[in-house]
Amino acid sequence: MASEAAASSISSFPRRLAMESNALLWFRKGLRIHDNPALDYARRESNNLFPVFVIDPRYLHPDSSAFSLGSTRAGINRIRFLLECLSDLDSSLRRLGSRLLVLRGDSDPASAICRIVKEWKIRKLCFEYDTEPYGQELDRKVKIMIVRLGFLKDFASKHGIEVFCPVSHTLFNPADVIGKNGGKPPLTYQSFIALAGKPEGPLEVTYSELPPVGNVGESELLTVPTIEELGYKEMIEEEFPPFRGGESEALRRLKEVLKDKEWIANFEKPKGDPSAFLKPATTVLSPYLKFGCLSSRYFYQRLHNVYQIVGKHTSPPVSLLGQLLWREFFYTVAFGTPNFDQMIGNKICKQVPWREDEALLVAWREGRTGYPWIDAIMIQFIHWEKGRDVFERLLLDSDWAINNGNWLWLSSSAFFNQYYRIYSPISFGKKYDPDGKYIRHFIPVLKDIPNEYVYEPWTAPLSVQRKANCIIGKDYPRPVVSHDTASKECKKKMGEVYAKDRSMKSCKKESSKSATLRKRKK
DNA sequence: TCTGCGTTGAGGTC
DNA sequence: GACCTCAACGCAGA
Repeated sequence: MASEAAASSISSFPRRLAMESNALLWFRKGLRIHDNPALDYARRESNNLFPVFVIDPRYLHPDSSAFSLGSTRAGINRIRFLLECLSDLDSSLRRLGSRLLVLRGDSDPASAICRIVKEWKIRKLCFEYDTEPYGQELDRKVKIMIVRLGFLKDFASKHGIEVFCPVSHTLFNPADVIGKNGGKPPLTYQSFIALAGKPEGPLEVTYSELPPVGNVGESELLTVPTIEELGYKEMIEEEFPPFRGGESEALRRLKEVLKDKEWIANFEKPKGDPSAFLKPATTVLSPYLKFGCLSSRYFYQRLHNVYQIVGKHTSPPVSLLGQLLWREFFYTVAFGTPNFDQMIGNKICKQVPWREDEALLVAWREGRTGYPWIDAIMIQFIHWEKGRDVFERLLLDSDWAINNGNWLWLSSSAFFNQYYRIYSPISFGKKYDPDGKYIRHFIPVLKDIPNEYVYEPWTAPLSVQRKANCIIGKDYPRPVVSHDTASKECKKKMGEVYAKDRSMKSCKKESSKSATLRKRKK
């Protein structure tokens, strides 16, 4: 396990570096002090520690061509959340006698890192291993540049530059689980659980101080920028979600969650109320896990402790701990599946001739499908990659492996095969919230529609619509599709896709069989 | 090859 | 709330 590798590297840390040692800690995810193996290794026997975050324009700079306020890759809420994470990290580092150095990476974060490695005479470069393609590409660039840098000859020819990148974003190293499964990622949750075993515990160290930041020379350093400084001027405070970013908030929130042991012991995800919004039916720790403000190993350990205290508790996949393992499952499959975020070239994904319908997509994205319950959850027969893109941008806890995994699941493209089980935009919501409180909160124009019509307002008589000051087709849209017709059509077409998939697979099997026979005859 | 099973369907009965 | 039926999928393990 790579986290084991991290631990052993720490104990065998070479003493030769004690003489002159500058360490660079490059933060990407893992925006925390607790259970941070890269930080712990970087600070050991280092005279100077340079904690760095590079501003990546794709994630932070405003992009006016995007469909919502934000950068090319992230919506404004997640950008703000990230800045809060950085501010909190900076405060924590300052309490330990350090600070966060924020760098502009106008072209590419990897180039910025390599430039300062050279400028600041860095001997140890530490950063958390990232399993996502974007992170992997950055890692690759940095490693290649470090090797190529001519300065190695005169500066560090004797010792080289040590690069340390532990796996600490997840409970397990995806590569290890895949290795245990003969080189292929396990495709069911249960087989994943059987392979994964027990995770390692978090690092137990706490710090009273960290090595000081060394001389940063001519580098243009910023403090953590405000959202206005990044160029987002149109923000209105009321538009912000109620969740604040950062490790301190993550740990505070975790502490709150852990207080209610009964709730943890009885947690069953499918029974949670998806319409609960003032007091959510989940922990809302996912955005903190996404950015690594909360260590998944620490969370796992604390949950495990609660289970030991209370005795009887729910189990995976539905339990709270089971939710953490779903994250691991998707990280593992995503890591081991080329083109995981696409249909084409993705071996585990059903090849479906999705309809291209920009108008339907936009109606869904903008919440004007005419189906009040979600006005968001379902799009009829439109490519899952389009829905994924919308979520990737807008979700606070948007997480590459999990978002793609869930869209593959819900579109019956992979993991889940019972495509004939279709959610109803009317009855599913009613189960949890028969009076439509959720709808009335988020779609105020429907607030006076009587309960019996609130999930399907187009069925309300005109007199009722008038009385409620909501005329369907004028104040609130008519349904963009007939759910009855569209779901039947979807089911029929998915059936055809599955049949085609089966016949292709059996053809392949047959041809490989006859090939083996031919070989044997020879 | 067969069988059991699969975090979150809908609609029905009791 | 628990259970059944509807129609019927693929994976994993025996």
